[in-house]
Amino acid sequence: MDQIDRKILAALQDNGRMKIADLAEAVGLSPTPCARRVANLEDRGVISGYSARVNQAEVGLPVTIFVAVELERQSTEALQAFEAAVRRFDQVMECYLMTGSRDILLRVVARDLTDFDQFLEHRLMRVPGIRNTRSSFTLRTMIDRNQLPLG
Amino acid sequence: MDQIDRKILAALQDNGRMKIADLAEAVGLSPTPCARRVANLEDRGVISGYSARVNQAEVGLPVTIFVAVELERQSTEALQAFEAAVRRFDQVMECYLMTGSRDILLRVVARDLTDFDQFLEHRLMRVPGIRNTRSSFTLRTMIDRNQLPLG
DNA sequence: GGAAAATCGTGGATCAGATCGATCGCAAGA
DNA sequence: TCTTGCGATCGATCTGATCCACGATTTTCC
Repeated sequence: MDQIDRKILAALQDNGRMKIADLAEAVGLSPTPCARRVANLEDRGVISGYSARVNQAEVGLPVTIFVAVELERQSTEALQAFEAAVRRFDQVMECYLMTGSRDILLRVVARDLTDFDQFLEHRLMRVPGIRNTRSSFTLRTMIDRNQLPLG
Repeated sequence: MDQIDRKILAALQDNGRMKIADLAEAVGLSPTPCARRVANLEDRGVISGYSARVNQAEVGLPVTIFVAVELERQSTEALQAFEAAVRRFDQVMECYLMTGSRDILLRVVARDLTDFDQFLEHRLMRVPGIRNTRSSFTLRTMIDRNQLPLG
């Protein structure tokens, strides 16, 4: 994992469909070793895949809500059960286990507030073992970077 | 934006490098109109680009922290100034303007807690106009989906 | 109901890019 | 000095993208 690998990752985060020839030129290699490095990064799992970046608003999901969930119990089993339940909710884009009171933080997307309310009432709140939840609504996404800092 | 477009988006979110022929088969079209639809989605900005998914831990950034920032003033100018400042910090992956007390929420990545402390002290806290900050540390990423729900 | 527009399917041709193997050069380390 | 690893270059081959033309089907709208 040297400087050239980092350049490759930066370039492919920006444009995951870049041609090998262009990528090679961008990082200062010839195409053959450049392709070898990309294949290596994929095999080692540094690159776990490629995705189209889809505009949330354009597909009718303009609303983002963060939900902090506190569980009644913090055992491994309770966490696993909660994770399995939440994994079935496709509105939940991210789920983090937090330090401190062992909260859980969810990032949820929705069509509108009514849609989110449906999610909360009929899906999330029906998961057993939740002590309480606190929802924080976003007004606007100011920054959404897709480039990890690789300096 | 019909059901086929949604299938295309779902498939390309999962694998942004899928061949047109395979994509066409997956969504039940022949390659020619399938390519046409993809080009349309790109032109309309529904697909804003393609990215390699890079494993955060594998590039030495295993730590994710959410930072809630409260500004002293909530004017448009103050927000713009804050946004411009934060945009220069490449550790900040996401930045949301929140409802309520007009907080701001940041998702920050770091090599370790020392690295995060450096960021906090030497970068974020030097931005003028911050009343206070509250950092929440993640222990583990339970779910990180890259598929918007398109049903 | 009917005409117009949009969309799809197929086939063929062309072109760009990926891939692979072989060979060579260079530099670091044993 | 010899080995090893990495990159550069070249040529051959294969795959996939793109574009065209044509006919058929579906949808939309009057």
